[in-house]
Amino acid sequence: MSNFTAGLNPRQAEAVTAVGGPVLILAGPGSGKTRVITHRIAYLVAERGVKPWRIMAVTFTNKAAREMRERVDALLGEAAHSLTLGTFHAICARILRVDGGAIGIDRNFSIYDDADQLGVAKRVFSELGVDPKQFSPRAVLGAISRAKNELRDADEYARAAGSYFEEVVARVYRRYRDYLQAENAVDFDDLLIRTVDLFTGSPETLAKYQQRYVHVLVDEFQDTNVVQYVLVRELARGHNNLCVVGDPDQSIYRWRSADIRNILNFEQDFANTKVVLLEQNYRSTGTILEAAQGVISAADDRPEKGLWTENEHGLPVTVFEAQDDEGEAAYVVREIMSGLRSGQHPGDYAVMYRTNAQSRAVEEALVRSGIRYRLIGGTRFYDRREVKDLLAYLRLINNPRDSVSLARAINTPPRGIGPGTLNELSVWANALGVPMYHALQLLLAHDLGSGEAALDRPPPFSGRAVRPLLRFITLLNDLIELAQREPVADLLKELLERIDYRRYLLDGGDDGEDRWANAAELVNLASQYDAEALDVARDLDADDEAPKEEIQRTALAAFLEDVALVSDADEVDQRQDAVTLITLHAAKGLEFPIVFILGVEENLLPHVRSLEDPEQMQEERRLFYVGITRARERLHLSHAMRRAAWGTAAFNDPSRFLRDIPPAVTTTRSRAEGHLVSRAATLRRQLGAAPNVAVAPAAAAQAGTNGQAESAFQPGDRVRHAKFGEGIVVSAAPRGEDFEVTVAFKGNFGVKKLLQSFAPLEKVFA
DNA sequence: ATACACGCGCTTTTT
DNA sequence: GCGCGTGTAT
Repeated sequence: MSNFTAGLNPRQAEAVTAVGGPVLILAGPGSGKTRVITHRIAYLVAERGVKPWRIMAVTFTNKAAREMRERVDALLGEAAHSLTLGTFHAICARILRVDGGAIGIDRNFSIYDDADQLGVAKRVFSELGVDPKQFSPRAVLGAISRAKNELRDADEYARAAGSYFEEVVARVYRRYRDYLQAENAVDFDDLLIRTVDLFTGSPETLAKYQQRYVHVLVDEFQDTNVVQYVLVRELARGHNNLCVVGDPDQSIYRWRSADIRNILNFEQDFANTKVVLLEQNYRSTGTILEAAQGVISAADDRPEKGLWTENEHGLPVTVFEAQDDEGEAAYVVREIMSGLRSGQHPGDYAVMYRTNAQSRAVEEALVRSGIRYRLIGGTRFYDRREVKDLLAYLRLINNPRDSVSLARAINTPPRGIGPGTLNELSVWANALGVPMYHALQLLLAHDLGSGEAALDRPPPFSGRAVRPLLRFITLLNDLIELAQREPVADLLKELLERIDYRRYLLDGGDDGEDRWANAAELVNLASQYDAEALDVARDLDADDEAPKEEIQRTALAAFLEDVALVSDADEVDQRQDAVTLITLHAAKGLEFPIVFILGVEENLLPHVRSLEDPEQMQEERRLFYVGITRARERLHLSHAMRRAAWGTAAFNDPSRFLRDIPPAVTTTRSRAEGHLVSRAATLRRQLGAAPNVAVAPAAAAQAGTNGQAESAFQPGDRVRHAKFGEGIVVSAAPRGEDFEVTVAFKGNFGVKKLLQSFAPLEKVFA
């Protein structure tokens, strides 16, 4: 018996000790998956004598990687340090830093995020004369990304292009690829694809990694895409010890090119696979599991797989019907308040939803009630303008060919280099066939601003704003020089000084102070990346025989890489005692004692965009399943009759998925809003936010009846408006001398237009 | 060159 | 309500 199987159930123990050949662990939610992986690693190292640096463990988020690292540390101590553990993207980035040279990627490459990609795409659009209104750059980038994730390169795509759209995509794809290559940059997809390219183009490199990694483990295998599958397959070819863990029922990233077949066909793809099923759930009450089972077993095309628990039955799942999204939010807050009074903590609660936009109503209600909360998603720290400004400088220092960063930094703060000058510079650099940074160096070296070109000289620069350009390149050169010897934080401080960034922010508006605080926070974050800290890491590894090249990251590159690869899910800190607001997607892998799932409605969950495609519909179902199975003790589901959604009031029916939950495990609640007057007041206050809600003057309200104002309209009545068609009465109440009726119309009507062309409402008795 | 006002289309999910 | 591109005034 092993030290690392103590306390595990027989199936878990089997999963830990099944060594030699491919292993597929099908792990239901709450079945102790992370425990199994970490124990397996510990078992391999401590009892099978595998060197930690010969093990690669891949996760989907940095947070999962961190957690795993902590738990392996707890089992093995510092021996675990040389384990290769990270996300696909982080591991690939590391491989490319070390070996990317073989396919023309310098080790200081930039990682372009969505916004950077969009910048390049727009540049390409304008150069190719593609109208961004005809084809949205985002859609084109989406097509490129999908192609990449199917391992189709630009040339292959061009050959196969069948429609005009695809032809446009092909042209953009090519030039986009060339730009990234010239700028020594990769996008998120490239991190994986270029690694595949590297393995294909340099068999020796592949062989090196194949020999090195005796064991490869992959978590959340159901969410891998084709590229990730190929990577894993190739890496594991060396020793054939591939262990994948996942759950087809929790596959929710199809839209990001994840292919559920990777896990479904694993047994066929890898001969002699050992399959272990983990079906005992340690997380949720029996009731919650029954609800989950009801939802997931209604899915078709699903290998029958059970889930059972010895946990107690627990309280029923509640289903709440709210009047509108505000009522839903108010309900959540009421429930949390009463829970807090009876001893729960804010950190026990999570509020989950399908779309980020849904968080707003809950957030407002929580703010009013003074309950601590934490919003996952939305605007990330690293997406803030001031942070991006500074990162642009750092990226430029790290990789001067990074033209996206150059374009941002060159006129931040404004130094008289507008779009015109930038364009002239770009044209000039193109004519010379050099990166813009290089062109600036030439400008500085030859002072080519005026005078005619000598024979051996480049053509003169035609732009007029030469002085500011020279000032900028001088600044940049100084900073690059500084970066050789100063820690990142000091470099940043010097940068802030040199560009007088504080002044710039403070002059920029009322939020200047906040922005400056963010800049300071960035310096703070950077200070964790000084050379000393990296040296410590180096020493820790020094006593092992682990290859040293792993650690050859400069502090600046390390900082930039980590910054580029953090995700929203990484922010979830469950130690913080606050209510968590999170999308269903981001909630994967987490658990909470009490979970609310909002908007369990048609058009939202399942989402409108998935109604036509049965495959997508299945995915929506699985998403709901993932949400349900996050709950340990209590699960609250809710849906609203009416929901404000950008300009259109939506009237959604309860989700079809609710019908799949056994009625025996639910209790249904609803709350008729008792105080119509205050409701009307609230709605009136919100007119700006919900422009399709019109407040009918008393005269109009009364027009529908014979002076019996009070009984004229009731909430829920259907009404007709001469101009705007049918609507629904949201509230109706006496208001002083008047009678106020609030009506919501379908469609996108500005409130001003509505009120201007007011016509009497007529009650519809159909 | 820059600052600001206006209109338009929009976001489902994210490494 | 939002960010973005466009147009206008300084």
